[in-house]
Amino acid sequence: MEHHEKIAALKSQASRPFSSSSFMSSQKLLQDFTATGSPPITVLDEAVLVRPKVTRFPSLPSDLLTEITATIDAGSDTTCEEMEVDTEQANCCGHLTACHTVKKPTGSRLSFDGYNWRKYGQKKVKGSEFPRSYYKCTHPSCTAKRKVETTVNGQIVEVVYSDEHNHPKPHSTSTPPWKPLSSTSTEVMFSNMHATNNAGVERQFGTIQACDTPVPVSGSSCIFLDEFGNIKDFTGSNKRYVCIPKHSAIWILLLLQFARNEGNAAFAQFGTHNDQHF
DNA sequence: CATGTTTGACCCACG
DNA sequence: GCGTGGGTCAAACAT
Repeated sequence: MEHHEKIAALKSQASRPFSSSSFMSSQKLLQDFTATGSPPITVLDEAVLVRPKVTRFPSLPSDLLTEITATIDAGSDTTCEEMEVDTEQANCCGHLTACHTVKKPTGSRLSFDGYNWRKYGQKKVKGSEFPRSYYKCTHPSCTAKRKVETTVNGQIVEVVYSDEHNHPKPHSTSTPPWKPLSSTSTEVMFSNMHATNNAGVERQFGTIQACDTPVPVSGSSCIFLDEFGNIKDFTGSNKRYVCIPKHSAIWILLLLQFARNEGNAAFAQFGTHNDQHF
Protein backbone atom coordinates (compact mmCIF):
# COMPACT_ATOMS: atom_id res chain seq x y z
CA MET A 1 0.00 0.00 0.00
CA GLU A 2 1.29 3.37 -0.83
CA HIS A 3 1.91 5.60 2.06
CA HIS A 4 -0.42 8.22 0.80
CA GLU A 5 -3.18 5.68 0.70
CA LYS A 6 -2.75 4.71 4.25
CA ILE A 7 -5.45 6.14 6.31
CA ALA A 8 -5.88 5.17 9.86
CA ALA A 9 -8.92 3.61 11.29
CA LEU A 10 -10.48 5.18 14.23
CA LYS A 11 -12.66 2.34 15.26
CA SER A 12 -13.34 -1.05 13.99
CA GLN A 13 -16.48 0.01 12.25
CA ALA A 14 -15.82 3.60 12.47
CA SER A 15 -15.30 4.92 9.08
CA ARG A 16 -16.29 5.06 5.54
CA PRO A 17 -15.81 7.56 2.81
CA PHE A 18 -16.93 11.05 3.19
CA SER A 19 -20.12 12.08 1.67
CA SER A 20 -20.32 15.53 0.32
CA SER A 21 -24.01 15.56 0.90
CA SER A 22 -25.60 15.72 4.25
CA PHE A 23 -27.17 12.60 5.61
CA MET A 24 -27.38 9.57 3.46
CA SER A 25 -30.41 7.53 2.94
CA SER A 26 -30.96 4.60 5.19
CA GLN A 27 -30.15 2.15 2.44
CA LYS A 28 -26.96 3.90 1.47
CA LEU A 29 -25.95 4.11 5.04
CA LEU A 30 -26.48 0.41 5.40
CA GLN A 31 -24.53 -0.40 2.29
CA ASP A 32 -21.60 1.72 3.22
CA PHE A 33 -21.70 0.50 6.71
CA THR A 34 -21.56 -3.06 5.51
CA ALA A 35 -18.77 -2.44 3.06
CA THR A 36 -16.37 -0.96 5.52
CA GLY A 37 -15.82 -3.44 8.22
CA SER A 38 -19.00 -3.66 10.13
CA PRO A 39 -20.58 -6.69 11.62
CA PRO A 40 -22.86 -8.52 9.24
CA ILE A 41 -26.04 -6.79 8.37
CA THR A 42 -28.94 -9.03 8.95
CA VAL A 43 -31.77 -6.78 8.04
CA LEU A 44 -31.32 -5.74 4.50
CA ASP A 45 -33.50 -5.37 1.50
CA GLU A 46 -30.85 -6.51 -0.89
CA ALA A 47 -27.79 -8.67 -0.99
CA VAL A 48 -24.76 -7.53 0.86
CA LEU A 49 -21.42 -7.53 -0.81
CA VAL A 50 -19.14 -10.07 0.74
CA ARG A 51 -15.60 -9.05 0.21
CA PRO A 52 -12.63 -8.02 2.25
CA LYS A 53 -13.37 -4.87 4.02
CA VAL A 54 -11.05 -2.11 4.90
CA THR A 55 -11.80 0.21 7.70
CA ARG A 56 -10.16 3.46 7.00
CA PHE A 57 -10.49 7.02 7.80
CA PRO A 58 -11.16 9.44 5.05
CA SER A 59 -9.26 12.53 4.33
CA LEU A 60 -10.52 15.62 5.89
CA PRO A 61 -10.90 19.01 4.41
CA SER A 62 -8.30 21.12 6.05
CA ASP A 63 -10.71 23.94 6.55
CA LEU A 64 -13.08 21.78 8.49
CA LEU A 65 -12.35 21.74 12.11
CA THR A 66 -15.13 20.05 13.89
CA GLU A 67 -14.89 18.76 17.33
CA ILE A 68 -16.92 15.97 18.72
CA THR A 69 -16.59 15.40 22.35
CA ALA A 70 -18.54 12.57 23.79
CA THR A 71 -18.78 11.88 27.41
CA ILE A 72 -19.79 8.43 28.40
CA ASP A 73 -20.55 7.90 31.99
CA ALA A 74 -22.39 4.89 33.24
CA GLY A 75 -22.30 5.90 36.82
CA SER A 76 -19.69 5.20 39.41
CA ASP A 77 -18.24 2.37 37.41
CA THR A 78 -17.77 4.08 34.15
CA THR A 79 -17.14 2.58 30.81
CA CYS A 80 -13.43 2.21 30.42
CA GLU A 81 -12.90 3.47 26.98
CA GLU A 82 -10.81 6.34 25.93
CA MET A 83 -10.13 7.39 22.44
CA GLU A 84 -7.98 10.08 21.07
CA VAL A 85 -7.98 11.38 17.59
CA ASP A 86 -5.24 13.79 17.07
CA THR A 87 -5.74 16.15 14.22
CA GLU A 88 -2.17 17.19 14.60
CA GLN A 89 -1.24 13.87 13.14
CA ALA A 90 -2.90 14.48 9.86
CA ASN A 91 -0.13 13.58 7.53
CA CYS A 92 1.37 15.55 4.74
CA CYS A 93 -0.92 14.02 2.18
CA GLY A 94 -3.95 15.37 3.88
CA HIS A 95 -5.20 12.12 5.31
CA LEU A 96 -6.10 11.87 8.88
CA THR A 97 -3.96 9.69 10.98
CA ALA A 98 -6.08 8.77 13.88
CA CYS A 99 -4.75 7.21 16.98
CA HIS A 100 -6.68 5.96 19.87
CA THR A 101 -5.96 4.39 23.13
CA VAL A 102 -8.42 1.92 24.46
CA LYS A 103 -8.54 1.16 28.10
CA LYS A 104 -10.24 -2.10 28.77
CA PRO A 105 -11.30 -3.44 32.11
CA THR A 106 -8.93 -5.94 33.61
CA GLY A 107 -9.67 -9.45 32.56
CA SER A 108 -11.69 -8.57 29.56
CA ARG A 109 -10.85 -10.27 26.31
CA LEU A 110 -13.19 -8.17 24.33
CA SER A 111 -11.58 -5.80 21.96
CA PHE A 112 -12.61 -2.23 21.43
CA ASP A 113 -15.02 -3.40 18.80
CA GLY A 114 -16.81 -5.77 21.10
CA TYR A 115 -15.62 -9.02 19.60
CA ASN A 116 -13.14 -11.56 20.86
CA TRP A 117 -9.96 -11.78 18.84
CA ARG A 118 -7.00 -14.10 19.03
CA LYS A 119 -3.70 -12.90 17.76
CA TYR A 120 -2.01 -15.32 15.42
CA GLY A 121 0.82 -13.35 13.98
CA GLN A 122 2.76 -10.18 13.88
CA LYS A 123 4.97 -8.79 11.20
CA LYS A 124 6.89 -5.73 10.43
CA VAL A 125 5.57 -4.60 7.12
CA LYS A 126 7.47 -2.65 4.57
CA GLY A 127 6.61 0.99 4.39
CA SER A 128 5.25 1.09 7.85
CA GLU A 129 7.15 2.00 10.92
CA PHE A 130 4.81 0.01 13.07
CA PRO A 131 4.35 -3.74 13.34
CA ARG A 132 1.17 -5.27 12.03
CA SER A 133 -0.66 -7.74 14.17
CA TYR A 134 -2.99 -10.37 12.79
CA TYR A 135 -6.09 -11.40 14.64
CA LYS A 136 -8.79 -14.00 14.13
CA CYS A 137 -12.18 -13.95 15.69
CA THR A 138 -12.29 -16.56 18.43
CA HIS A 139 -15.84 -17.58 17.62
CA PRO A 140 -15.67 -21.19 16.41
CA SER A 141 -17.45 -20.70 13.11
CA CYS A 142 -16.42 -17.15 12.43
CA THR A 143 -13.83 -16.38 9.79
CA ALA A 144 -13.51 -12.70 10.56
CA LYS A 145 -9.99 -11.40 10.73
CA ARG A 146 -8.37 -8.13 11.30
CA LYS A 147 -4.99 -6.55 10.92
CA VAL A 148 -3.95 -3.91 13.37
CA GLU A 149 -0.99 -1.65 13.20
CA THR A 150 -0.06 -0.14 16.51
CA THR A 151 2.59 2.18 17.73
CA VAL A 152 4.99 1.21 20.48
CA ASN A 153 2.61 2.90 22.85
CA GLY A 154 -0.21 0.68 21.81
CA GLN A 155 -1.99 3.28 19.85
CA ILE A 156 -3.84 1.89 16.92
CA VAL A 157 -2.94 3.59 13.71
CA GLU A 158 -4.63 1.30 11.24
CA VAL A 159 -7.20 -1.43 11.34
CA VAL A 160 -8.12 -3.53 8.36
CA TYR A 161 -10.94 -6.01 8.59
CA SER A 162 -11.66 -8.97 6.38
CA ASP A 163 -14.59 -11.31 6.29
CA GLU A 164 -17.69 -10.87 8.28
CA HIS A 165 -18.71 -11.85 11.74
CA ASN A 166 -21.52 -14.36 11.52
CA HIS A 167 -22.50 -14.07 15.14
CA PRO A 168 -23.55 -11.40 17.56
CA LYS A 169 -21.09 -9.63 19.69
CA PRO A 170 -20.26 -11.72 22.72
CA HIS A 171 -21.62 -10.78 26.07
CA SER A 172 -19.52 -11.08 29.14
CA THR A 173 -21.19 -13.08 31.85
CA SER A 174 -19.65 -11.31 34.79
CA THR A 175 -18.47 -7.81 34.30
CA PRO A 176 -19.53 -6.46 30.96
CA PRO A 177 -16.55 -4.78 29.41
CA TRP A 178 -18.79 -2.25 27.83
CA LYS A 179 -21.19 -1.33 30.46
CA PRO A 180 -24.65 -0.21 29.59
CA LEU A 181 -24.78 3.48 29.46
CA SER A 182 -26.99 5.58 31.50
CA SER A 183 -29.34 7.53 29.37
CA THR A 184 -29.22 10.30 31.89
CA SER A 185 -25.50 10.72 31.99
CA THR A 186 -24.47 10.18 28.42
CA GLU A 187 -23.92 13.29 26.53
CA VAL A 188 -22.17 14.41 23.47
CA MET A 189 -21.09 17.73 22.29
CA PHE A 190 -20.84 18.57 18.66
CA SER A 191 -18.73 21.60 18.36
CA ASN A 192 -18.91 22.77 14.84
CA MET A 193 -15.83 24.87 14.51
CA HIS A 194 -16.62 25.39 10.91
CA ALA A 195 -19.93 27.02 11.51
CA THR A 196 -18.55 30.13 12.96
CA ASN A 197 -19.95 33.54 12.98
CA ASN A 198 -18.68 36.90 14.01
CA ALA A 199 -19.21 36.02 17.59
CA GLY A 200 -16.88 33.10 17.32
CA VAL A 201 -17.34 29.41 17.44
CA GLU A 202 -20.84 28.15 17.39
CA ARG A 203 -21.10 25.17 19.60
CA GLN A 204 -23.93 22.81 19.16
CA PHE A 205 -24.83 20.36 21.81
CA GLY A 206 -26.66 17.15 21.45
CA THR A 207 -27.50 14.11 23.43
CA ILE A 208 -26.95 10.46 22.89
CA GLN A 209 -29.33 8.17 24.60
CA ALA A 210 -28.32 4.68 25.43
CA CYS A 211 -31.08 2.18 25.11
CA ASP A 212 -31.46 -1.56 24.98
CA THR A 213 -34.18 -1.35 22.43
CA PRO A 214 -34.64 1.27 19.80
CA VAL A 215 -36.72 4.01 21.22
CA PRO A 216 -37.32 7.03 19.10
CA VAL A 217 -36.24 10.23 20.63
CA SER A 218 -38.85 12.83 20.17
CA GLY A 219 -37.87 15.40 17.65
CA SER A 220 -34.58 13.71 16.94
CA SER A 221 -32.83 11.54 14.46
CA CYS A 222 -32.61 7.93 15.41
CA ILE A 223 -30.44 5.11 14.30
CA PHE A 224 -31.83 1.76 15.28
CA LEU A 225 -29.55 -1.17 15.73
CA ASP A 226 -30.32 -4.83 15.90
CA GLU A 227 -28.84 -7.25 18.40
CA PHE A 228 -25.72 -7.56 16.27
CA GLY A 229 -25.13 -3.88 16.40
CA ASN A 230 -26.16 -3.44 12.81
CA ILE A 231 -28.04 -0.44 11.66
CA LYS A 232 -31.63 -1.38 11.07
CA ASP A 233 -33.24 1.88 10.43
CA PHE A 234 -32.38 5.44 10.11
CA THR A 235 -34.69 8.33 10.47
CA GLY A 236 -34.42 11.99 10.76
CA SER A 237 -32.09 14.30 9.00
CA ASN A 238 -29.73 16.92 10.13
CA LYS A 239 -30.26 16.50 13.80
CA ARG A 240 -27.85 15.80 16.53
CA TYR A 241 -29.65 13.27 18.55
CA VAL A 242 -29.01 9.62 18.30
CA CYS A 243 -30.71 6.70 19.89
CA ILE A 244 -28.45 3.70 19.88
CA PRO A 245 -27.89 0.72 22.09
CA LYS A 246 -25.17 0.40 24.54
CA HIS A 247 -22.15 -1.23 22.98
CA SER A 248 -19.47 1.32 22.84
CA ALA A 249 -17.77 0.45 19.61
CA ILE A 250 -20.76 1.48 17.65
CA TRP A 251 -20.92 4.79 19.32
CA ILE A 252 -17.88 6.10 17.69
CA LEU A 253 -19.04 4.87 14.35
CA LEU A 254 -22.31 6.62 14.64
CA LEU A 255 -20.82 9.76 15.97
CA LEU A 256 -18.36 9.91 13.17
CA GLN A 257 -20.93 9.00 10.60
CA PHE A 258 -23.09 11.79 11.78
CA ALA A 259 -20.30 14.25 11.78
CA ARG A 260 -18.89 13.01 8.54
CA ASN A 261 -22.17 13.17 6.78
CA GLU A 262 -22.30 16.72 7.81
CA GLY A 263 -18.90 17.26 6.31
CA ASN A 264 -17.19 17.43 9.62
CA ALA A 265 -15.43 15.21 12.10
CA ALA A 266 -11.86 15.91 12.79
CA PHE A 267 -11.53 15.35 16.44
CA ALA A 268 -13.16 13.06 18.88
CA GLN A 269 -12.39 12.13 22.38
CA PHE A 270 -14.20 9.72 24.57
CA GLY A 271 -13.84 9.35 28.24
CA THR A 272 -15.45 10.02 31.50
CA HIS A 273 -16.76 13.32 32.59
CA ASN A 274 -13.44 13.98 34.20
CA ASP A 275 -11.78 13.72 30.86
CA GLN A 276 -13.96 16.00 28.92
CA HIS A 277 -12.62 19.06 27.29
CA PHE A 278 -15.63 21.16 26.69
C1' DC B 1 -4.87 -27.20 32.29
C1' DA B 2 -6.82 -23.89 29.15
C1' DT B 3 -6.22 -20.06 26.57
C1' DG B 4 -3.77 -16.33 24.52
C1' DT B 5 0.74 -14.27 22.87
C1' DT B 6 5.19 -14.32 20.73
C1' DT B 7 8.05 -15.16 17.00
C1' DG B 8 10.65 -17.60 13.54
C1' DA B 9 9.56 -20.44 9.67
C1' DC B 10 6.91 -21.40 5.92
C1' DC B 11 3.71 -20.63 1.96
C1' DC B 12 2.27 -18.16 -1.86
C1' DA B 13 1.26 -14.34 -4.91
C1' DC B 14 3.42 -11.06 -7.62
C1' DG B 15 6.79 -8.52 -10.31
C1' DG C 1 13.22 -19.26 -11.92
C1' DC C 2 14.20 -15.84 -8.38
C1' DG C 3 13.57 -12.31 -4.94
C1' DT C 4 10.45 -9.86 -2.17
C1' DG C 5 6.79 -9.08 0.87
C1' DG C 6 2.34 -10.19 3.01
C1' DG C 7 -0.16 -13.62 5.42
C1' DT C 8 -0.37 -17.80 8.16
C1' DC C 9 1.27 -21.65 10.91
C1' DA C 10 2.80 -23.68 14.95
C1' DA C 11 5.97 -24.53 18.75
C1' DA C 12 7.38 -22.34 22.79
C1' DC C 13 6.16 -19.49 26.27
C1' DA C 14 3.21 -16.65 29.39
C1' DT C 15 -0.81 -15.92 32.07
